[in-house]
Amino acid sequence: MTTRTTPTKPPGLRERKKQQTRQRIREEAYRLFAERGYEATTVDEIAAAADISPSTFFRYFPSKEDVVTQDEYDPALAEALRARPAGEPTVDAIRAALVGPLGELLDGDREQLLLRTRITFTDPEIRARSVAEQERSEAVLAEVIAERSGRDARDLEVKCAAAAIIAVFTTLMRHWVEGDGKEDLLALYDRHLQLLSRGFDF
Amino acid sequence: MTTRTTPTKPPGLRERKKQQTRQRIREEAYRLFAERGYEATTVDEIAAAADISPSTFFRYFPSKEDVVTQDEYDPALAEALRARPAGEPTVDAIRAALVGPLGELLDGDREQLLLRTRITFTDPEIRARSVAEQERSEAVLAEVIAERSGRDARDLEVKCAAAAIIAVFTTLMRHWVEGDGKEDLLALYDRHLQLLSRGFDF
DNA sequence: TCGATATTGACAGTCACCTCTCATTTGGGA
DNA sequence: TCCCAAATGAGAGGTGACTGTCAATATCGA
Repeated sequence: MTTRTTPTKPPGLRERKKQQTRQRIREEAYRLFAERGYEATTVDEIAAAADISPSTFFRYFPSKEDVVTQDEYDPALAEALRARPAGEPTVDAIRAALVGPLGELLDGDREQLLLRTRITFTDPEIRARSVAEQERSEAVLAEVIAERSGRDARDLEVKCAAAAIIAVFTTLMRHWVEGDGKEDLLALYDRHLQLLSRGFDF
Repeated sequence: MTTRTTPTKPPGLRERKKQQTRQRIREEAYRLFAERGYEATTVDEIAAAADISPSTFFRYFPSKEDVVTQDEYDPALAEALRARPAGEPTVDAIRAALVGPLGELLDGDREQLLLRTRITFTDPEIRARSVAEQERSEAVLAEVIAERSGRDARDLEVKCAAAAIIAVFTTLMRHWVEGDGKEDLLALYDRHLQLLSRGFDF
Protein backbone atom coordinates (compact mmCIF):
# COMPACT_ATOMS: atom_id res chain seq x y z
CA MET A 1 0.00 0.00 0.00
CA THR A 2 2.67 2.46 1.00
CA THR A 3 4.41 2.87 -2.34
CA ARG A 4 5.93 6.01 -0.97
CA THR A 5 9.45 5.00 -1.99
CA THR A 6 10.01 6.44 -5.47
CA PRO A 7 6.86 5.20 -7.17
CA THR A 8 7.52 6.35 -10.75
CA LYS A 9 9.65 9.47 -10.93
CA PRO A 10 12.39 11.06 -8.90
CA PRO A 11 10.80 13.93 -7.01
CA GLY A 12 11.43 17.31 -8.63
CA LEU A 13 12.53 20.48 -6.92
CA ARG A 14 8.97 21.45 -6.22
CA GLU A 15 8.21 18.24 -4.36
CA ARG A 16 11.45 18.36 -2.42
CA LYS A 17 10.75 21.90 -1.31
CA LYS A 18 7.34 20.88 -0.12
CA GLN A 19 8.82 18.11 1.99
CA GLN A 20 11.38 20.50 3.39
CA THR A 21 8.74 23.05 4.26
CA ARG A 22 6.59 20.39 5.85
CA GLN A 23 9.50 19.17 7.91
CA ARG A 24 10.52 22.69 8.88
CA ILE A 25 7.02 23.48 10.09
CA ARG A 26 7.05 20.33 12.21
CA GLU A 27 10.45 21.03 13.72
CA GLU A 28 9.70 24.62 14.60
CA ALA A 29 6.30 23.68 15.95
CA TYR A 30 7.73 21.00 18.21
CA ARG A 31 10.44 23.35 19.37
CA LEU A 32 7.90 26.01 20.29
CA PHE A 33 5.53 23.48 21.89
CA ALA A 34 8.39 22.21 24.02
CA GLU A 35 9.32 25.75 25.00
CA ARG A 36 5.95 27.16 25.90
CA GLY A 37 3.35 24.45 25.53
CA TYR A 38 0.84 23.61 22.85
CA GLU A 39 -1.97 25.99 23.71
CA ALA A 40 0.36 28.90 24.34
CA THR A 41 1.86 28.58 20.87
CA THR A 42 -0.08 30.31 18.12
CA VAL A 43 -0.15 29.31 14.49
CA ASP A 44 1.21 32.74 13.63
CA GLU A 45 4.25 32.08 15.77
CA ILE A 46 4.85 28.71 14.18
CA ALA A 47 4.50 30.26 10.74
CA ALA A 48 6.91 33.04 11.64
CA ALA A 49 9.46 30.58 13.02
CA ALA A 50 9.20 28.42 9.91
CA ASP A 51 9.44 31.46 7.63
CA ILE A 52 6.14 30.98 5.94
CA SER A 53 2.85 32.85 6.00
CA PRO A 54 0.04 31.68 8.26
CA SER A 55 -1.96 30.88 5.13
CA THR A 56 0.72 28.48 4.03
CA PHE A 57 0.66 26.74 7.37
CA PHE A 58 -2.95 25.77 6.83
CA ARG A 59 -2.12 24.58 3.33
CA TYR A 60 0.23 22.01 4.86
CA PHE A 61 -1.78 21.11 7.93
CA PRO A 62 -5.55 21.44 7.86
CA SER A 63 -5.54 22.26 11.55
CA LYS A 64 -3.05 23.09 14.23
CA GLU A 65 -3.38 19.78 15.98
CA ASP A 66 -2.57 17.86 12.82
CA VAL A 67 1.02 18.94 13.25
CA VAL A 68 1.11 16.62 16.20
CA THR A 69 -1.33 13.86 15.50
CA GLN A 70 -0.28 12.84 12.01
CA ASP A 71 1.61 9.62 12.52
CA GLU A 72 3.72 7.59 10.13
CA TYR A 73 4.78 4.75 12.38
CA ASP A 74 1.68 2.61 12.51
CA PRO A 75 1.85 1.20 8.98
CA ALA A 76 5.47 0.27 9.53
CA LEU A 77 4.55 -1.59 12.70
CA ALA A 78 1.73 -3.48 11.03
CA GLU A 79 3.94 -4.43 8.11
CA ALA A 80 6.75 -5.63 10.37
CA LEU A 81 4.29 -7.65 12.39
CA ARG A 82 2.74 -9.35 9.39
CA ALA A 83 6.22 -10.40 8.28
CA ARG A 84 6.62 -12.54 11.38
CA PRO A 85 5.86 -16.29 11.31
CA ALA A 86 2.27 -17.14 12.13
CA GLY A 87 2.89 -19.46 15.06
CA GLU A 88 4.91 -16.98 17.05
CA PRO A 89 3.19 -15.42 20.09
CA THR A 90 2.20 -11.85 19.41
CA VAL A 91 4.26 -10.49 22.25
CA ASP A 92 7.36 -12.08 20.74
CA ALA A 93 6.42 -10.89 17.28
CA ILE A 94 6.21 -7.31 18.50
CA ARG A 95 9.59 -7.69 20.13
CA ALA A 96 11.02 -8.90 16.84
CA ALA A 97 9.41 -5.97 15.06
CA LEU A 98 11.07 -3.63 17.50
CA VAL A 99 14.57 -4.88 16.75
CA GLY A 100 13.89 -5.33 13.04
CA PRO A 101 12.96 -2.82 10.38
CA LEU A 102 10.91 -0.76 12.79
CA GLY A 103 13.95 -0.44 15.01
CA GLU A 104 15.95 1.12 12.21
CA LEU A 105 13.15 3.51 11.51
CA LEU A 106 13.09 4.52 15.14
CA ASP A 107 16.85 4.88 15.24
CA GLY A 108 16.77 7.03 12.14
CA ASP A 109 15.01 10.04 13.57
CA ARG A 110 15.47 8.96 17.14
CA GLU A 111 16.06 12.50 18.32
CA GLN A 112 12.89 13.81 16.73
CA LEU A 113 10.99 10.82 18.06
CA LEU A 114 12.28 11.38 21.57
CA LEU A 115 11.42 15.08 21.47
CA ARG A 116 8.06 14.40 19.96
CA THR A 117 7.19 11.61 22.35
CA ARG A 118 8.29 13.73 25.27
CA ILE A 119 5.94 16.50 24.24
CA THR A 120 3.19 13.97 23.77
CA PHE A 121 3.51 12.87 27.37
CA THR A 122 4.42 16.22 28.88
CA ASP A 123 1.79 18.48 27.42
CA PRO A 124 -1.67 17.36 28.51
CA GLU A 125 -3.23 19.14 25.56
CA ILE A 126 -1.26 17.16 23.06
CA ARG A 127 -1.55 14.01 25.08
CA ALA A 128 -5.29 14.29 24.90
CA ARG A 129 -5.23 14.91 21.19
CA SER A 130 -3.03 11.93 20.39
CA VAL A 131 -5.49 9.42 21.71
CA ALA A 132 -7.26 8.97 18.43
CA GLU A 133 -3.92 7.94 17.05
CA GLN A 134 -3.35 5.48 19.85
CA GLU A 135 -6.75 3.97 19.29
CA ARG A 136 -5.89 3.47 15.65
CA SER A 137 -2.80 1.62 16.80
CA GLU A 138 -5.02 -0.52 18.95
CA ALA A 139 -7.27 -1.34 16.04
CA VAL A 140 -4.30 -2.18 13.85
CA LEU A 141 -2.86 -4.44 16.51
CA ALA A 142 -6.21 -6.13 17.03
CA GLU A 143 -6.33 -6.81 13.29
CA VAL A 144 -2.92 -8.41 13.36
CA ILE A 145 -3.68 -10.46 16.45
CA ALA A 146 -6.88 -11.65 14.84
CA GLU A 147 -5.06 -12.68 11.68
CA ARG A 148 -2.39 -14.51 13.57
CA SER A 149 -4.69 -16.32 15.96
CA GLY A 150 -7.42 -17.12 13.46
CA ARG A 151 -10.00 -15.20 15.44
CA ASP A 152 -12.21 -12.29 14.55
CA ALA A 153 -10.85 -8.80 15.07
CA ARG A 154 -14.14 -7.89 16.70
CA ASP A 155 -13.67 -10.60 19.32
CA LEU A 156 -13.74 -8.89 22.68
CA GLU A 157 -10.81 -10.92 23.98
CA VAL A 158 -8.74 -9.88 21.01
CA LYS A 159 -9.64 -6.25 21.57
CA CYS A 160 -8.79 -6.53 25.25
CA ALA A 161 -5.44 -8.09 24.48
CA ALA A 162 -4.60 -5.37 21.98
CA ALA A 163 -5.68 -2.67 24.41
CA ALA A 164 -3.61 -4.16 27.22
CA ILE A 165 -0.51 -4.47 25.06
CA ILE A 166 -0.77 -0.90 23.82
CA ALA A 167 -1.41 0.33 27.35
CA VAL A 168 1.66 -1.41 28.72
CA PHE A 169 3.70 -0.19 25.81
CA THR A 170 2.54 3.36 26.36
CA THR A 171 3.50 3.08 30.00
CA LEU A 172 6.94 1.85 29.01
CA MET A 173 7.35 4.65 26.49
CA ARG A 174 6.48 7.23 29.09
CA HIS A 175 9.01 5.73 31.46
CA TRP A 176 11.57 5.64 28.67
CA VAL A 177 11.00 9.29 27.85
CA GLU A 178 11.13 10.31 31.49
CA GLY A 179 14.56 8.68 31.62
CA ASP A 180 15.66 10.75 28.62
CA GLY A 181 15.67 7.71 26.39
CA LYS A 182 18.76 6.33 28.07
CA GLU A 183 17.25 3.04 29.14
CA ASP A 184 17.03 0.16 26.74
CA LEU A 185 13.50 0.13 25.44
CA LEU A 186 13.90 -3.48 24.42
CA ALA A 187 14.96 -4.56 27.90
CA LEU A 188 11.98 -2.75 29.39
CA TYR A 189 9.79 -4.49 26.90
CA ASP A 190 11.18 -7.92 27.67
CA ARG A 191 10.82 -7.43 31.38
CA HIS A 192 7.27 -6.10 31.45
CA LEU A 193 5.38 -7.61 28.58
CA GLN A 194 5.73 -10.91 30.37
CA LEU A 195 3.20 -9.54 32.80
CA LEU A 196 0.66 -9.91 30.08
CA SER A 197 1.62 -13.26 28.65
CA ARG A 198 2.15 -14.88 32.03
CA GLY A 199 -0.47 -12.99 33.97
CA PHE A 200 0.28 -10.82 36.97
CA ASP A 201 -0.42 -11.60 40.58
CA PHE A 202 -1.41 -8.32 42.18
CA MET B 1 -11.94 14.05 52.49
CA THR B 2 -15.24 13.99 50.66
CA THR B 3 -17.48 15.10 53.48
CA ARG B 4 -20.04 15.99 50.87
CA THR B 5 -22.83 14.04 52.54
CA THR B 6 -24.49 16.55 54.85
CA PRO B 7 -21.41 17.79 56.65
CA THR B 8 -22.95 20.23 59.09
CA LYS B 9 -26.17 21.74 57.79
CA PRO B 10 -28.95 20.78 55.46
CA PRO B 11 -28.33 22.60 52.19
CA GLY B 12 -30.43 25.72 51.86
CA LEU B 13 -32.46 26.84 48.90
CA ARG B 14 -29.46 28.67 47.44
CA GLU B 15 -27.31 25.57 47.43
CA ARG B 16 -30.08 23.38 46.04
CA LYS B 17 -30.69 25.80 43.21
CA LYS B 18 -27.02 25.78 42.36
CA GLN B 19 -27.01 22.02 42.15
CA GLN B 20 -30.10 22.10 39.99
CA THR B 21 -28.57 24.64 37.66
CA ARG B 22 -25.36 22.67 37.45
CA GLN B 23 -27.29 19.52 36.65
CA ARG B 24 -29.48 21.29 34.11
CA ILE B 25 -26.44 22.66 32.30
CA ARG B 26 -24.97 19.15 32.16
CA GLU B 27 -28.16 17.57 30.88
CA GLU B 28 -28.77 20.13 28.16
CA ALA B 29 -25.12 20.06 27.15
CA TYR B 30 -25.08 16.29 26.81
CA ARG B 31 -28.31 16.38 24.88
CA LEU B 32 -26.92 18.92 22.43
CA PHE B 33 -23.58 17.12 22.17
CA ALA B 34 -25.42 13.91 21.34
CA GLU B 35 -27.52 15.70 18.74
CA ARG B 36 -24.88 17.63 16.88
CA GLY B 37 -21.48 16.81 18.35
CA TYR B 38 -19.23 18.55 20.79
CA GLU B 39 -17.49 21.01 18.51
CA ALA B 40 -20.66 21.97 16.70
CA THR B 41 -22.34 22.94 19.96
CA THR B 42 -21.57 26.44 21.20
CA VAL B 43 -21.59 27.62 24.78
CA ASP B 44 -24.27 30.12 23.86
CA GLU B 45 -26.53 27.31 22.71
CA ILE B 46 -25.98 25.35 25.90
CA ALA B 47 -26.71 28.44 27.95
CA ALA B 48 -29.87 29.13 26.00
CA ALA B 49 -31.05 25.55 26.40
CA ALA B 50 -30.38 25.63 30.11
CA ASP B 51 -32.07 29.03 30.49
CA ILE B 52 -29.07 30.84 31.81
CA SER B 53 -26.81 33.53 30.45
CA PRO B 54 -23.49 32.61 28.85
CA SER B 55 -21.76 34.38 31.71
CA THR B 56 -23.40 32.07 34.17
CA PHE B 57 -22.25 29.05 32.22
CA PHE B 58 -18.65 30.01 32.83
CA ARG B 59 -19.39 30.59 36.49
CA TYR B 60 -20.34 26.93 36.78
CA PHE B 61 -17.76 25.46 34.43
CA PRO B 62 -14.46 27.26 33.91
CA SER B 63 -14.31 25.99 30.35
CA LYS B 64 -16.57 24.22 27.90
CA GLU B 65 -14.71 20.96 28.15
CA ASP B 66 -15.11 20.83 31.91
CA VAL B 67 -18.76 19.98 31.36
CA VAL B 68 -17.53 16.66 30.11
CA THR B 69 -14.28 15.99 31.87
CA GLN B 70 -15.26 16.71 35.44
CA ASP B 71 -15.60 13.29 36.95
CA GLU B 72 -17.04 12.23 40.27
CA TYR B 73 -16.58 8.48 39.99
CA ASP B 74 -12.87 8.07 40.65
CA PRO B 75 -12.90 8.93 44.34
CA ALA B 76 -15.79 6.51 44.86
CA LEU B 77 -13.85 3.76 43.13
CA ALA B 78 -10.70 4.38 45.16
CA GLU B 79 -12.66 4.43 48.38
CA ALA B 80 -14.47 1.21 47.56
CA LEU B 81 -11.18 -0.43 46.66
CA ARG B 82 -9.48 0.55 49.87
CA ALA B 83 -12.34 -0.96 51.79
CA ARG B 84 -11.52 -4.42 50.43
CA PRO B 85 -9.38 -6.85 52.43
CA ALA B 86 -5.66 -6.56 51.77
CA GLY B 87 -4.97 -10.11 50.69
CA GLU B 88 -7.56 -10.15 47.91
CA PRO B 89 -6.21 -9.98 44.36
CA THR B 90 -6.76 -6.56 42.86
CA VAL B 91 -8.85 -7.88 40.01
CA ASP B 92 -11.25 -9.44 42.50
CA ALA B 93 -11.26 -6.31 44.60
CA ILE B 94 -12.28 -4.22 41.62
CA ARG B 95 -15.06 -6.66 40.89
CA ALA B 96 -16.28 -6.32 44.44
CA ALA B 97 -16.14 -2.55 44.14
CA LEU B 98 -18.28 -2.77 41.04
CA VAL B 99 -21.08 -4.66 42.76
CA GLY B 100 -20.76 -2.68 45.97
CA PRO B 101 -21.30 0.98 46.67
CA LEU B 102 -19.96 1.96 43.29
CA GLY B 103 -22.57 -0.24 41.69
CA GLU B 104 -25.35 1.62 43.41
CA LEU B 105 -23.86 4.88 42.31
CA LEU B 106 -23.77 3.65 38.75
CA ASP B 107 -27.34 2.38 38.96
CA GLY B 108 -28.48 5.71 40.34
CA ASP B 109 -27.92 7.82 37.28
CA ARG B 110 -27.41 4.92 34.94
CA GLU B 111 -29.17 6.66 32.09
CA GLN B 112 -27.01 9.74 32.37
CA LEU B 113 -23.93 7.57 32.68
CA LEU B 114 -24.83 5.60 29.58
CA LEU B 115 -25.50 8.75 27.57
CA ARG B 116 -22.38 10.40 28.85
CA THR B 117 -20.16 7.39 28.25
CA ARG B 118 -21.59 6.98 24.80
CA ILE B 119 -20.67 10.53 23.91
CA THR B 120 -17.24 9.98 25.36
CA PHE B 121 -16.61 7.14 22.96
CA THR B 122 -18.55 8.49 20.02
CA ASP B 123 -17.26 12.02 19.74
CA PRO B 124 -13.55 12.03 19.02
CA GLU B 125 -13.22 15.51 20.43
CA ILE B 126 -14.56 14.53 23.79
CA ARG B 127 -12.79 11.21 23.69
CA ALA B 128 -9.51 13.00 23.32
CA ARG B 129 -10.29 15.39 26.11
CA SER B 130 -11.23 12.66 28.58
CA VAL B 131 -7.84 11.00 28.48
CA ALA B 132 -6.39 13.13 31.21
CA GLU B 133 -9.19 11.86 33.35
CA GLN B 134 -8.42 8.28 32.42
CA GLU B 135 -4.79 8.76 33.29
CA ARG B 136 -5.81 10.03 36.68
CA SER B 137 -7.77 6.84 37.13
CA GLU B 138 -4.65 4.94 36.22
CA ALA B 139 -2.62 6.79 38.82
CA VAL B 140 -5.25 6.20 41.46
CA LEU B 141 -5.38 2.52 40.64
CA ALA B 142 -1.60 2.27 40.72
CA GLU B 143 -1.67 3.83 44.18
CA VAL B 144 -4.18 1.29 45.40
CA ILE B 145 -2.30 -1.62 43.87
CA ALA B 146 0.90 -0.40 45.45
CA GLU B 147 -0.76 -0.15 48.85
CA ARG B 148 -2.27 -3.59 48.60
CA SER B 149 0.84 -5.34 47.33
CA GLY B 150 3.35 -3.51 49.50
CA ARG B 151 5.20 -2.17 46.47
CA ASP B 152 6.00 1.33 45.38
CA ALA B 153 3.45 3.13 43.24
CA ARG B 154 6.31 4.19 40.98
CA ASP B 155 7.23 0.57 40.33
CA LEU B 156 7.02 0.04 36.59
CA GLU B 157 5.30 -3.29 36.98
CA VAL B 158 2.63 -1.71 39.13
CA LYS B 159 2.12 1.04 36.59
CA CYS B 160 1.89 -1.50 33.78
CA ALA B 161 -0.65 -3.53 35.67
CA ALA B 162 -2.78 -0.46 36.37
CA ALA B 163 -2.55 0.64 32.77
CA ALA B 164 -3.52 -2.79 31.49
CA ILE B 165 -6.49 -3.06 33.82
CA ILE B 166 -7.78 0.38 32.89
CA ALA B 167 -7.25 -0.38 29.21
CA VAL B 168 -9.23 -3.60 29.38
CA PHE B 169 -11.92 -1.89 31.39
CA THR B 170 -12.15 0.89 28.86
CA THR B 171 -12.48 -1.67 26.09
CA LEU B 172 -15.27 -3.37 27.99
CA MET B 173 -17.04 -0.09 28.62
CA ARG B 174 -16.94 0.76 24.95
CA HIS B 175 -18.37 -2.64 24.11
CA TRP B 176 -21.03 -2.17 26.77
CA VAL B 177 -22.01 1.20 25.38
CA GLU B 178 -22.06 -0.07 21.82
CA GLY B 179 -24.54 -2.70 23.01
CA ASP B 180 -26.73 0.08 24.49
CA GLY B 181 -25.85 -0.97 28.02
CA LYS B 182 -27.93 -4.12 27.73
CA GLU B 183 -25.14 -6.57 28.48
CA ASP B 184 -24.14 -7.30 32.02
CA LEU B 185 -21.06 -5.25 32.69
CA LEU B 186 -20.13 -7.52 35.56
CA ALA B 187 -20.26 -10.61 33.40
CA LEU B 188 -18.06 -8.96 30.80
CA TYR B 189 -15.67 -8.06 33.54
CA ASP B 190 -15.53 -11.57 34.95
CA ARG B 191 -14.93 -13.07 31.56
CA HIS B 192 -12.18 -10.76 30.34
CA LEU B 193 -10.24 -9.58 33.32
CA GLN B 194 -9.06 -13.16 33.66
CA LEU B 195 -6.99 -12.48 30.59
CA LEU B 196 -4.84 -10.30 32.76
CA SER B 197 -4.62 -12.39 35.89
CA ARG B 198 -4.06 -15.64 34.03
CA GLY B 199 -2.15 -14.28 31.06
CA PHE B 200 -3.30 -14.57 27.50
CA ASP B 201 -1.95 -16.84 24.82
CA PHE B 202 -2.11 -14.85 21.61
C1' DT C 1 12.98 30.54 -23.64
C1' DC C 2 8.03 30.74 -22.79
C1' DG C 3 3.53 29.72 -21.39
C1' DA C 4 0.81 26.90 -18.12
C1' DT C 5 0.43 25.60 -13.47
C1' DA C 6 1.39 25.17 -8.72
C1' DT C 7 2.68 27.57 -4.61
C1' DT C 8 2.80 31.40 -1.87
C1' DG C 9 1.87 35.89 0.84
C1' DA C 10 -0.99 39.63 2.07
C1' DC C 11 -5.14 40.67 3.91
C1' DA C 12 -9.82 40.97 5.21
C1' DG C 13 -13.16 38.71 7.68
C1' DT C 14 -15.89 35.07 10.49
C1' DC C 15 -16.70 32.47 14.50
C1' DA C 16 -16.53 30.82 19.11
C1' DC C 17 -14.17 30.52 23.53
C1' DC C 18 -13.42 33.19 27.29
C1' DT C 19 -12.76 37.60 30.38
C1' DC C 20 -14.26 41.58 32.74
C1' DT C 21 -17.35 45.03 34.55
C1' DC C 22 -21.46 46.75 36.48
C1' DA C 23 -26.14 46.99 37.58
C1' DT C 24 -29.97 43.91 39.17
C1' DT C 25 -32.07 40.17 41.48
C1' DT C 26 -32.38 36.63 45.00
C1' DG C 27 -31.70 34.02 49.19
C1' DG C 28 -29.92 33.96 54.14
C1' DG C 29 -29.89 35.67 58.65
C1' DA C 30 -31.06 39.16 62.25
C1' DT D 1 -39.11 43.38 57.73
C1' DC D 2 -34.46 44.83 56.43
C1' DC D 3 -29.66 44.47 55.26
C1' DC D 4 -25.81 41.95 53.32
C1' DA D 5 -23.70 38.73 50.43
C1' DA D 6 -24.12 35.71 46.79
C1' DA D 7 -25.78 34.81 42.22
C1' DT D 8 -27.14 36.41 37.82
C1' DG D 9 -27.68 38.91 33.26
C1' DA D 10 -26.29 42.13 29.90
C1' DG D 11 -22.92 43.57 27.14
C1' DA D 12 -18.45 45.11 25.57
C1' DG D 13 -14.09 43.29 24.16
C1' DG D 14 -9.88 40.31 23.42
C1' DT D 15 -7.79 36.39 21.26
C1' DG D 16 -6.74 32.88 18.20
C1' DA D 17 -8.19 29.24 14.91
C1' DC D 18 -9.62 29.01 10.42
C1' DT D 19 -11.56 30.59 5.50
C1' DG D 20 -11.52 32.86 1.11
C1' DT D 21 -9.77 35.91 -2.43
C1' DC D 22 -6.43 37.78 -5.34
C1' DA D 23 -2.15 39.08 -7.05
C1' DA D 24 2.79 37.82 -7.19
C1' DT D 25 6.26 34.37 -7.60
C1' DA D 26 8.52 29.97 -8.53
C1' DT D 27 8.65 25.64 -10.92
C1' DC D 28 7.74 22.56 -14.62
C1' DG D 29 7.18 20.85 -19.36
C1' DA D 30 7.81 21.75 -24.04
